[in-house]
Amino acid sequence: MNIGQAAKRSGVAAKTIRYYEEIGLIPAAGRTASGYRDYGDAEVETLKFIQKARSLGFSVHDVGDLLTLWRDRDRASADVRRIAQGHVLAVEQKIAALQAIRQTLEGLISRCHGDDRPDCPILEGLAPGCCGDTGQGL
Amino acid sequence: MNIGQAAKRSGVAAKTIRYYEEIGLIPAAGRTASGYRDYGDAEVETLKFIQKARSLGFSVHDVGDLLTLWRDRDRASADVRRIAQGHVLAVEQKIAALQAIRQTLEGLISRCHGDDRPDCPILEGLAPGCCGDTGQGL
DNA sequence: AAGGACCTTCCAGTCACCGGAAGGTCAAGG
DNA sequence: CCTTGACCTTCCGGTGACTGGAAGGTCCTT
Repeated sequence: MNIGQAAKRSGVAAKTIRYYEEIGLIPAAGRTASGYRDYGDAEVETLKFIQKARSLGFSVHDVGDLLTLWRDRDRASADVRRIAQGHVLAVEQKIAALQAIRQTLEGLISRCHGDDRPDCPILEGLAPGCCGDTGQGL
Repeated sequence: MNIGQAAKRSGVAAKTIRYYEEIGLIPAAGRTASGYRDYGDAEVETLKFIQKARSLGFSVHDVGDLLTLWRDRDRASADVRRIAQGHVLAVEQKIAALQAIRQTLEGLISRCHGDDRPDCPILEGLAPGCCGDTGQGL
């Protein structure tokens, strides 16, 4: 099947498949006589694997590691677990950072009347040296 | 003061200050006779404002809008509020997406014994067509 | 034969910077 | 006066993970 079919079946865009090949995440596909890339079911399964891992936020680098482990029938599950747990930790840190941001923003927004008047606690909260700002940030 | 001093006082790296000037987020700084950029307290305050807004996750584009509003003594606070609320929405969506990812990952990890044995529910969860996978994803 | 939907490669752009090279400037110390 | 080292300047390239588009070749149908 050609790249468009593989893209449709795997859920990975054709452009992205070429990109993955270029960076070596997947091996170079076979070619037809006319130079078109040619894919089989196994390649599509690999692409689906990649797609799922990426949708869980694994970096392309991590996906490369996971793919290697996936192909290795003798891998230790501990290796996979380590990658996944490292990723969970990173995800949790991102969540915490975003929650802190949300809290700060909502505090500022709740104090802003949001009408035609120019005074705005949001800008005042962002502005240093304003409204008794101690320079310690928000 | 030169760019290094402005960087230290504002918390924005010198490289980043030049970048902000290049993309037009801040006006081009004055220059000394020898060509060094020259900053005053007002510029440092602007940089601090930018630094705080960026630390709250506003895009550089949004910071530009906020700066315009900040400089406009007649702005309506509603304009600021709209930008901030749009950003909160985006932040909340990111948090939700990350939480879903975390949940999925933790489900997979909890089923993985994580030892020397090769069978691993994490990889099986990522692999399509495996273990009764319906192709419906995780 | 013609059209449209594919495919190919290559280049550029995204976002928000960071690193480094090559070269000019400044202030202090010998 | 000269050197040293810490600054500053510009410019170029790289990051991650793609995405868009141009120019040109191929395939299939009518």
